[in-house]
Amino acid sequence: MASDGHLFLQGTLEVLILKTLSWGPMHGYGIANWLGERTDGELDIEEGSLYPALHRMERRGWIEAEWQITDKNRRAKYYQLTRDGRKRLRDDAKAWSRFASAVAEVLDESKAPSWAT
Amino acid sequence: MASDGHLFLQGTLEVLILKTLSWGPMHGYGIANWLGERTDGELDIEEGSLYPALHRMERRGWIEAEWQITDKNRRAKYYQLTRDGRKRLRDDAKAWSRFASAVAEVLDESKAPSWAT
DNA sequence: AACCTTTACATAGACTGTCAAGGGAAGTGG
DNA sequence: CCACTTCCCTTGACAGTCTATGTAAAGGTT
Repeated sequence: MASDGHLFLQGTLEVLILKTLSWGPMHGYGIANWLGERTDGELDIEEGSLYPALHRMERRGWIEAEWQITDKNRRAKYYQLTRDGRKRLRDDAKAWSRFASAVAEVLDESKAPSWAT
Repeated sequence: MASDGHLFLQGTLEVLILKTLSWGPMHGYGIANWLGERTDGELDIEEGSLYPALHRMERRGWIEAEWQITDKNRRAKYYQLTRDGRKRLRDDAKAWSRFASAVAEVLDESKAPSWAT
């Protein structure tokens, strides 16, 4: 899980989804699993966060959906990036990168009062 | 500013404040400025986010306040970390670090489909 | 049948950030 | 002395995203 009571995910979930979909169409359940595995369980996306996120991203035209049958023979809504979605992914990934650098700049352990270590 | 409509800050603001205060007591205005300068303007904390954050952190016992006079001869509420605040800082900094690594693992550019670059 | 897995959705609620507005006190330039 | 700017704090309305929790249904397995 993403740890205790932290809302770090806030604002980041969408980029993560976009990136996941950049590898090809996938359904919600698959996206969550992929993210979880990829990050060794550190990123545990709740269904209640995931599906609403997918819905609003579709509404905004970043992804499109299509019902299909999975290899496990179940109905699933496959999402894929649109042109806008790809652009969005590029922009957001850069924005995240800048933001993360800034935070790292502040939190950098090497620049800590001794007691804080 | 932290860029367009991103809520990346969500959940991160408190660690940033804690870390800033780890250098010594400081007032709100000073905290915001310090963060802004330290990150070349990338982190622009709104007063409407900052002060409420300080208030709730005080309510939770992570920081304590004391009115004093600044070197510019103005009244200001100086905040400093409590024992709980220091612990919180350590824990949250670690949590952030893990989270950021996980996100980086996913967004890593070197692992991108060619069109996404 | 009973049960687990896969897949999707919805509602309620809490939390936290933005926006916008306001106020007061100390300098500074005229 | 007045106007203006800088410093510093506060709060309320509002919006957005996440969590918690529960529902649903179909396929596979035993």
